[in-house]
Amino acid sequence: MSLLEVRNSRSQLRQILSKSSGNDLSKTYAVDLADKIEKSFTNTISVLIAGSIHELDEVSPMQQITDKKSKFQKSDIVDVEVQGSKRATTEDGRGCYKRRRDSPFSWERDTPTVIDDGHAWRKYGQKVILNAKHPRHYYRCTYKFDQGCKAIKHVQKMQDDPPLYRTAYYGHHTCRDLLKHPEETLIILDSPLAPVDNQCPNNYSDSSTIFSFANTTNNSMKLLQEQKTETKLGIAGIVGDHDHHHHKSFINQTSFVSSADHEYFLPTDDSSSNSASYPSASAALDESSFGYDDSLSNLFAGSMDFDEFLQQLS
DNA sequence: TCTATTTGACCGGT
DNA sequence: ACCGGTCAAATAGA
Repeated sequence: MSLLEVRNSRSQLRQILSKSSGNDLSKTYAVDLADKIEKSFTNTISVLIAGSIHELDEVSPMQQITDKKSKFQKSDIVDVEVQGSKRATTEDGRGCYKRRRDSPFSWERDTPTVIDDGHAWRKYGQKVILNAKHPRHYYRCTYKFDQGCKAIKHVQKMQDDPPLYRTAYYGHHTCRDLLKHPEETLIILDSPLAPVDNQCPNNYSDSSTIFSFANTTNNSMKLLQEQKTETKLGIAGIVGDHDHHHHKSFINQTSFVSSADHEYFLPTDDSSSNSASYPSASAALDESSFGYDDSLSNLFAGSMDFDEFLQQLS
């Protein structure tokens, strides 16, 4: 039985049970069975995702750590990075990076004006090119850090009269505009969060299917909260650095999680007892500190529908 | 206060 | 050593 079939079976079983008029004992048993099926299903998915994560790795684990840290304050962790490196860093912390494998070349265009391709780009460099009249401009996707999008483009004016601009694209966009596509914003199954007595519904454990964001910025979360009606999900989890500062603020800002069937709540207070309240969540966050979230964001960035996602797995 | 751009330093590949 | 791609502090802008 494929994973998708398991999921559908569980859904059908629930429907049958809700309509049936069997005695309470057998019904309770059947409901319990349905829940076990779903739990098993979810765990299986989690394992599969864990496997996918490793397949997605394109860089070394150390590189992942370095990349992830750069999303926060690279200058704060210079000492860690430099340790074991043959090269010392400069005073201001610049240049202490390892070059990632180049994004694959996609295509190139010559146009009389600069192309407006509709994507959000952020300029990160400009370089004088040998034997070229005009400098080359470097752009990366605005969502590089919060969605892991690796798209890059170079733009260079090739001639003045008539004007001609050459645009080269590297990599493809894996990002989503959260405002335009809130309904298809996410899909990552992650390790289930632990039930919390005073905040989560009693039936929390009925659905241990948890979706989570990876590397989602505070700003992105605000957008999702404003869109809360149809946004499939938005929660917690896979962000954070070694001191947990980011995952705490993340959780604090994300006071709700919603899906078609369920709604979960997370505490909004900044008590330091978060770890005690959310053992599983904390465990997941700890794990993410060692380089997993970068790959998770790739899955996230794919932004598939849940069923589509399952079909790809099965 | 927060995000985007500018710009010279720095890096890796050749 | 050179070249071009990237980083990140300083700066500009909203």
